Parts: sequence; structure tokens; C-alpha cells
Amino acid sequence: MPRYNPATIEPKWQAFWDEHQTFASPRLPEGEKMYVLDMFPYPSGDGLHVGHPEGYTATDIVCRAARMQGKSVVHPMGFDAFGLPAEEHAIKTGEHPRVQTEQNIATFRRQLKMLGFSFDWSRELATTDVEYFHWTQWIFLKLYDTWFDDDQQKGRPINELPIPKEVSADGKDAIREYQDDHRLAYQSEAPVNWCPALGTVLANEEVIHGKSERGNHPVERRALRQWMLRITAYASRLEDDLESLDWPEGVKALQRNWIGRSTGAEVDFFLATDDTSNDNWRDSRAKIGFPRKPGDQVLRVYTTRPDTLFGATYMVIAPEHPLVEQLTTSENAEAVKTYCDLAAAKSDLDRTELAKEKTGVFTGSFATNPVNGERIPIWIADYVLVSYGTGAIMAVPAHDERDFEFAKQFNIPIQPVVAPGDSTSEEERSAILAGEQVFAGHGTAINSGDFNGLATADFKEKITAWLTDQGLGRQAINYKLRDWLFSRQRFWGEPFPILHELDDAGEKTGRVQAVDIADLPVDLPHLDDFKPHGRPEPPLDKAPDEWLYPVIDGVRYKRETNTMPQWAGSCWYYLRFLDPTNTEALVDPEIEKAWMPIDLYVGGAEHAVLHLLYARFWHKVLFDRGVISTPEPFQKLVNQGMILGSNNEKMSKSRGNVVNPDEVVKEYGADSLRLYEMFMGPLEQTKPWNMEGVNGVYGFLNRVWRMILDENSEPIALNPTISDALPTEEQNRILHKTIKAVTGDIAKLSFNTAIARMMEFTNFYTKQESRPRDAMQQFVLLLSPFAPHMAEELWQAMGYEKSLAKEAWPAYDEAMLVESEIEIPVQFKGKVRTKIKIPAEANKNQIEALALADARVKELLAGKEILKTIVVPGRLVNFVVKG
RNA sequence: GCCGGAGUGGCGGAAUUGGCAGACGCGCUGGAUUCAAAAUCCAGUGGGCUUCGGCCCGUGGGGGUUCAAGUCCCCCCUCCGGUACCA
Repeated sequence: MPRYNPATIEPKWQAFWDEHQTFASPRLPEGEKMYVLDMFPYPSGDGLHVGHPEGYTATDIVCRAARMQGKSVVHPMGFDAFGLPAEEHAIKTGEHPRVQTEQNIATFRRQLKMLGFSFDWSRELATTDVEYFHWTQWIFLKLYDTWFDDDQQKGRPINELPIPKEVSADGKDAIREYQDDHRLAYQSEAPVNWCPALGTVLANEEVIHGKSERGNHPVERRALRQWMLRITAYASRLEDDLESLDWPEGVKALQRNWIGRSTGAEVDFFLATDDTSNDNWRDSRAKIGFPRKPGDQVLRVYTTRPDTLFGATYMVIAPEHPLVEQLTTSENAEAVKTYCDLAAAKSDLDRTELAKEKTGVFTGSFATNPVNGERIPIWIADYVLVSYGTGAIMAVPAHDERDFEFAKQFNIPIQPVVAPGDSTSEEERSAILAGEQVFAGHGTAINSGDFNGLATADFKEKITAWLTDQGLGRQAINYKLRDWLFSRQRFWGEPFPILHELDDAGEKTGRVQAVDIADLPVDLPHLDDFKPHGRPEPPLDKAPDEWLYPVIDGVRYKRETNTMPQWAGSCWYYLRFLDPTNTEALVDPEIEKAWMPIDLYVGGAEHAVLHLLYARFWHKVLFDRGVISTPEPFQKLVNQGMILGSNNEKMSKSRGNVVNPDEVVKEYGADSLRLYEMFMGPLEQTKPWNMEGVNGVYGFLNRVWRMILDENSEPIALNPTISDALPTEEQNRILHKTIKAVTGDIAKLSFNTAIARMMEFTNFYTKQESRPRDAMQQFVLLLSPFAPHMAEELWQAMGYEKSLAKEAWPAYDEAMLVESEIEIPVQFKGKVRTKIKIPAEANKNQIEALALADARVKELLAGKEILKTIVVPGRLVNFVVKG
């Protein structure tokens, strides 16, 4: 047999696996099921990056080992292929984005196969496949057809939405509007992040510090008609269900943080300020209770600190608040208009990052504090966001950092109502009580009427109950999470299966019609060119009339010309993998039930919030609507760490530190690349690439090769040291130790230590003059998930005709692990001074006796008094001595 | 600021969850082999001191608990990721 040559054996085995469909999984699991998924890649023009194979190798090892352990494994791969780069290429060249997308997919597929991953390629899909986005559109229609029942906390069909009498009294259009207002997919005119450079609007999540996440272009706010998904309806369940998931705590924390649940109270402040009407209002409220909608007689605020109500010295509404006009008195009108116009023109960057100083303007109006009847001024300031809570706050400068700053700026009184606890210094305490320092912590109520002396938590509870009782407020929960802006002004995305009804003049009537399920998919039309026009109207507005203006039952419609964001396709691909060719349903319920949920999901931490939250949201809607059987898709999640360049910096073309997997494979082979990626360090850790390290594992594979094969013999021949002789006790112990360690390490995804154990095995056995055949075979099986090509080659050389992919995983015998004699340290006052040999099973007394009998120990003990002796059987002896 | 994660040799990293710090690999040093080199093999490799027996110091820094601390507790520093007026 010649020397180890990955360039010949790797393609050989890849072809073998392909030809024999070695890794095709059955329709339904046979025995214990395991669904292992990698986050599918976006097929960029640059091809695979060394970061990709890290997670893919990890899951591949898990899958290969699981198959050998008798599990039924499904392990698919596909492509998240919609996206801006392909469209930008199309804009430049005029070539359809599908052409480039398919070329890129071909490159990715070739590279993935080159690395020997055990994917079931018969399940491959791309989000851009028309038959795939057929079902993406189908799910959109499900969202469109669903409303969220708050009482049941569940998505239900829109035709089950109860219609209030006053709505149905107004006729069909009113009912339709009411329904549209409750759908999970709805249209909105709200201001959005319009990015002129990209020619599209962006989701809040795609804007980082006022710039586009992609390309870092400036983003401005503009009102546009957009499709939104009501993810906020699921906020509570999305948060609660995190608990049931085996995910890194950090990722759960990120999602919780993003959802941002807070509990507090809504409180109404009466707007008219004469005493009589205020009293009347309070009386009526005590009778009718707290109304659902505030109306224009009151200013409704949300606060997490209702216990500070007595300290509210002014109020603030957002510049976009609906009551701005009503509350502005004529002498303040000009200043208010100037301020609001300025705020509207400000980008998010100006409003947050740069705005260290608080700004605002007085409306001229006052409101009455419901707890003490005090009249307090109403201001407008852009530090209050219209999109959170009620868009209005009660300001308590003594106990809120932001309000404190504002009050200082505009000379508004500061009234302390919470005294800090004992841990606060006397100086600080008096500063707080004098209103010179802000205190946002919990403490004891002061200046709060009957509530004085209450602890913050008690006060919150009592005042909320009181407010509820008086009809002045109620407990409320708010989320930072916003509804998901779901439309993009792009060509290369899924078309919405939505039609806008047109009147005789060709204008939109405002009525919207879902495309009939039977007419799905709505394919993308042919375009002569793909250039955006720099206006917010999407490129699909340039589509030919026969696509753009369908006529159904004599009514003329215009198709929706927005397309879906890239997230759409990745929200549900894991379901389609289970049943990729089904033409009747997105997935056969029997199949879905058998394979879901995903037992292991591996991907980059950059998807910790968005992809994982969006997918969970869709999953829950599909679950509520009975399409699927599990409430959560991804039971266990692992984030692989980033791989840095050898200079410890992020890999990038501009830094010139990018490592190309093709070149690594060419020089060392796929097995070495795989092994190195796993040997670098823990899967979840960020770690730098080091080409010497690849050379190191390549050396290891060469040693394995020579341990088993005779490198000098041209026909296949085992190394002459290999024989059927019985293994020695030590040989057996090493083998079984290795089996145990590698098996356990794979289960813990601790691949670096598993490889270290195999190296130790090899270091030991290459020194053995006689190598038992059985030990070598077991070792090859252990190695096979990591370096599958070499393992298959060695397996074949050992005389087997079939692939080892389904061979039984080696078992270890605990009895083989025990050593008869072990060496343990003898410590003096916790410091190792010498070592003694003891029988492995020796008990405390025996060990102590053996230690005391040892010559060196005697020497060390001379002239000293033993105060205490600690013996840990099998581990150590420690003498606490004096003198 | 807040929320996560991490600081161990020249480098990547190990360490039954309190029990011999530095497994394994890279690199480096010396040796064997070679005309020479590569490759391979053998030996060594945390720092300091040493009378060559050993001794002292060492897991970001400072305290503490313990017979025993990389591991547990308190305080602090640095780096990475996320987030940023969410009332």
C-alpha cells in the first residue's frame, strides 16, 4: 500500500457514498430518531469559508456516530438563496439573479461534497425553488388568515374572530376592516427605515446605529405602506417557552432582552384642570372603571414605577403622539410645530446616539395627577418614543435618570418620594432627599400620603390595586419587541400572494384579496432589467401587465409588488427537509410528527435573535393552526464560535487573512481540514486559524495510517506488527479508555478532547511491537466520524467490503479500565513532596499505612509532628505537619 | 450604562466540578537517519534558584474560606459579543 494520499481516497469514498446512497434517511424514522440540522448557508459568490465547515463537521460527527449507535438520523442541507448580492449582480449585468444563484449553489454543493459530510442530498432544497416558495407563500396566507385570541393566547382562523355589534352594524366593509386590523399579516402606513442607497426599507433589526447593517448606508424615516407581521401578539409565549429549550443561557438572555417584557401600570391623567370637572370625572371613573381606549379627555401613560406617582412633576408625550395638536395652546403652537417637524426629520441616529442633551417644548397644557390632584405641565420631548407603551409618560425626575436630566435642563421641580435603604451613604441620602441626586432603586415611600412607609414592591402592588379599584389605572405589560416589518422593495424575493382590487379608474380601492391557494405559487415575472428606480416603489412595478394586472371574475387587480425579506425562507426550511417533494402539503403531518423537533441545531451566534425568533414565531402560528405538532422547533441549540485569521482578526478579504477550504483540502485533504477544525478548541469558542495546526493533525493521520498499514508495500498490506495475538492488559486498558473517552466526548460535543484521546491511543500503539487486529479495527471505527475517508479506506484494507457507516459503535468494558496498581501523590501541607504506589482498590487505612511505610515519606516526616492526615482513596494522601 | 461570555506556558488549548496545573497539538532545543534537505524517529521543553538531593514562585489583580483553590466567596482590572433614552 502506498503512502497516505487523501487526493485519491477522498473522491473515491465520496463517489461510493453517493452511489450507494449511504446517508439517505427513511421517510419515517426506524427506531430512535435524531434530527440534526445545520443553519443552511447563503450561497455567496465567494464560496465556502472555513467558518462554514466548523459547525458542519461537528454535526457530521454527531450524525455518523449516532448512525453507528443504531439511531435513525435525518441530516439535510440546503440553501438560503434569496438575497441582495444576487440582485445587485443582476442590476449590474442584466442577467437574471437566478442564474448567478444557481452557479453559486453549484459551487457550494461541490465544496460541501468535497468535505465528505454525510448529508442526505436527496432532500436538498433552496428557498428560491419555485416549489419551495410556493409553500412560503402558503404560510404567508396562513398568517393572513389568522388572528390572535388574547384570552386563549392562541392564533385562530380569521372567520372565528368575534365581530362587535357596533362594527357589524356598519356593514360589510366595516367588518372587513375590523378583520384586517386583527390579522397576523397586515398593512401599515407607519414610518419605516428607508435606505436610499439600497433602494429599500429595512427592518428595525437591520439598522445598526442609524446605518444599514448591510453596507453601512444612511437610513432615513419615511411613511410607506408596508406589510407587517404581528409577532408582538406572540411575545409572551415566545418568552415563556424559552424555558423549555436546551439552548445556551446567553442566547436565551438575548431573546428575553429583545422581547423586553416589563410589568407596570397604565394610568390616566385627566386633562381638564378645573376642580369640578376633575371630581366629576373621578366619580364617573369609579363607576364605569378603566376604559379600553383612553379617549381625548385623558392622557394615558405607562409606568413600571406606579409607586412614584406622587413624585410626578411633569408629563411628556412623544412628538408623534395623537394628542399633540389638542394639547398645544395657541401661544405655544409655533414652538411646538418647529420642534415636532425637527424631530420628524431626525434620523434614529440623531435621536439617540448624538442626542446626549435632552430637548423638549412645553405644550401650554396641564394634566391632573390622579393620586393627589396636582396640576402638572405637559411637555413634548423626543426622548419619549411613540412606539412604546402609550407614547406618553409621567415624569418622576427624582427617580428616573432621563427625567432628572430633563428636569434639570428645564428647571422643573424635583420631588423625591422614595428614600433609599441603609446601604446608601449619608451624603448620598441627603442629596437624594434634597432632589439633587437621582435615585432609581427600590426603597421606602415618602411624601406619598397614606402610602408613606411602604417598601417599593408593596407600594406598587397596593397602588395598582387602588388605581384599578378607582378606574384610574390597571396593571399592564409592555414589550420592547415591535411588529415585524415584512416587505422589501426588491425583485429577488418571494412575491406576496396578495391582490389589490382596482376601481374603474385603475386606482386601488383599498380592498385586498388573497390569491387562491389553488393558484399558488405566484412566480416572479420576467423583467427586462433589474435596476431600482430610487423611489420606494418596488422593481416589480415594472413587471409586464399580464403579470401585474390579473382579472378575476371580471374584477381587475394589481398584484402586490413588494417581496418578502430573506428571513422568510429560513423560517420554516427545517420542516420542508422532512418532506421536500410533497405537492399536497408543506409537510406530511405523519412525517412531521415522527421527526420533529430538531434534536440538535448548530449555527452562528449572529442568528441568536432574529432568525431564531422569527422561526419560532412562524412555528407557533403553524402549531396553533394545526399544521404541525410541536410548539417549538429547535430543542437543542449550539452556536459554533467564529474562526479568526492567524493574526487573531476577523477573516476578511480586506485584511488578506482569509483561508480558502479548497486550498486546505488540496494540500492536506478533507479529513485533515475536518480534524483540524475540531481540534482547534471548543466548538463554541472563537479561535484563530493556524496552518501549522493543520499540518499537525495531518501528521497524526499519517501516523494512524502507518500504525495500521505497511507504507512500503505496494499491494495493500497491513503493518506487519498487526496480528491476532491476544491484547495485553495494558493494551486493552488503553483501548477501552479511549472508547469510553471518545464516546463521552462526542456526546458532550467536546471534539477537541476526543481527538486528543485518539492521539494518545496512537502514541501508545505505535510503540507496540504487537498490535492486536481487533484494537486497530475498533480504533478505526472511533476515528471514522472525524476522518471518514481514511477510516473507510483502512476498514477496506482490513478486509471489509461494506462501508463502516453502519457498523456497530465500539463498546467499552468498565472492567478493562481498572488498573491494579496506581501512583498517588503524598502531600505535606497541601504540597506534593513525593509519590507512592498503591493497589488501586486500597482503602483509607491501607493507604495511610503504605504512605507511612514509604522510605521517602519517613525521611520527610523525620522530626515533625503529624497533626492530621487526609486520605482520599485513589487520589492522594496529605499530611498536615508541624515543625 | 445594562445584559451575556471569557482571561491558564512562546501559541491553540486540557484539567472527575475542590484533590498531582499545563493532557493533546503547534513551536522551539538537542540527538538519530541523510552527501544534504524534506519527511520520519528518539529525548527535552512554565519561570527562577540549586550543593543536582531538591527548593521557591506560578492559572488577569487584591483579599477570604479550606488539610487542599484554575475550580468556591467578596472587591477590582482587561478583552470579546449583544444592546442602548423601551418610562
